[in-house]
Amino acid sequence: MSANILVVEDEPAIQELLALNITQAGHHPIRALSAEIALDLMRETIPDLILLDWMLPGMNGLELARKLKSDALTKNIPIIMLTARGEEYDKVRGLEVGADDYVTKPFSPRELNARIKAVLRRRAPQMTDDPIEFNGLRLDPTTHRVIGNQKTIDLGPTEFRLLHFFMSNAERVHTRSQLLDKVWGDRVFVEDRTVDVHIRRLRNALSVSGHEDLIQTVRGAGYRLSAQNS
Amino acid sequence: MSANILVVEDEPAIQELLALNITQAGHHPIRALSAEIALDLMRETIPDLILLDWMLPGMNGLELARKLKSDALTKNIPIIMLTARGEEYDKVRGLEVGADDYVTKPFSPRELNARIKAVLRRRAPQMTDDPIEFNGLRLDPTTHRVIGNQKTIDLGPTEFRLLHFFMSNAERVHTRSQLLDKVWGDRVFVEDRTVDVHIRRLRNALSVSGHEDLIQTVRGAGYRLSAQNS
DNA sequence: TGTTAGTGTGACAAATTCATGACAAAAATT
DNA sequence: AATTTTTGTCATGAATTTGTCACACTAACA
Repeated sequence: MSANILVVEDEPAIQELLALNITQAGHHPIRALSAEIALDLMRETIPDLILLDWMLPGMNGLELARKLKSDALTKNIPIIMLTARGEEYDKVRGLEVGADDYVTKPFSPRELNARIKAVLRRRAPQMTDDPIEFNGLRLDPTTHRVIGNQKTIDLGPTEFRLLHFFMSNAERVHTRSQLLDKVWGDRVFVEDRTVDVHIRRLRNALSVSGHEDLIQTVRGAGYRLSAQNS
Repeated sequence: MSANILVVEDEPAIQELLALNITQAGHHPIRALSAEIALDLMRETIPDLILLDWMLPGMNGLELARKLKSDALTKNIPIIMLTARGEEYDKVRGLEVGADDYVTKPFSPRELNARIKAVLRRRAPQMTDDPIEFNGLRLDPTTHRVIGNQKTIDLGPTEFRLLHFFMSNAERVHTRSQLLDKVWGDRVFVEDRTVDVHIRRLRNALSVSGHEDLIQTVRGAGYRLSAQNS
């Protein structure tokens, strides 16, 4: 869960503090004293997150943000704006160019870390195309097949995506809304209860290899894929 | 929304002024003339916020802040640093140890109250998704699991939220009303005594791992989660 | 020692939440 | 065009959770 975080801040003391914080939070800081340096550094490493000072000498934060957001390669990188108290920060314009959040100086390390964490978490749980194995169940996204204990498991399209998502995010409880978001996608015209039905169908299909209770109900919360039975 | 505010300030006149302000703002001041006294007082009551003078005789403010922030019990308490004008306040180091804000003397009552209010508001949603551990009990919001001494503890939705809240705000006494607010949320059509019943259910569930008396009754006040048995 | 306000506890009915089978519309396949 | 598969919803019943009560118990105080 470690991430590269680009820190664009002209004041060395503040930058030092930010870097310290980031390190302590288990991430890796990349330092830039100006927007120009930042752009240079990004040719080497594309960061997972950018902490960007609103006011910078030369090209200011807003300009840099706009530039990054207009480039396909970098436009998905989340940005957290840093603003000094009293400094006039135009929240609307900041958000307009795609800043994901902003923090007012002076900030507490706790607050900053919370924001960083929140933004990083917001990155959608990714479903890669790599084969996944979990507790004797093997799912291969490319061949679109699922095998459990030498037995081929037949799944409908939705059940397949559902299982794929569960296996990519095991042990974690997902609410019905989250599942609709991640598995169904845009079509949010679907009732929550529909998830239940598909869960049942998936469980039913998995029962051929005895993996039926891999998917557990967490009452009042949602569903979870886990090996533990309680 | 009344809060206990610990005032650590060696100059009696300033302290008096601060206390007066705090009272007028509807909060309850607890006074300490030194860092040592402050630590003593905190054994009785864990404050919701600390106003801390940067310069103190003996252990200075920075040291005290660092000490508090390194203790799991107190590290979530927000701190506002008080600094005299001209006095050299190392902003970076202050923030480094986790001060949430700072105020320069002389300050106007209005400014101080505004800061206090802001800080208290900021800590409002204090229940994160991070796993919490307390005295051998481990609660993980993402997996929705509670484990105590290798044993899985089965909780209903409300009990889970209740425990989550207690673990996020340990060592602090919560009245029934507060619990209804924080754990039940909107549905305030619930009797105070209902809390008692849920506390009992929670205790009962926790007894599986011997953590039953982690939740203590404070007669006439409410409940508290604490490792101490008194 | 009694009195009393504040808590613990078991029981219970109402409310909520889930699992499941059925079914028709929509999509995909033949 | 006919057939098969997949999908979303619903109704129903089972299982769990929840809020209250009545009553037992405790600690504090006169």
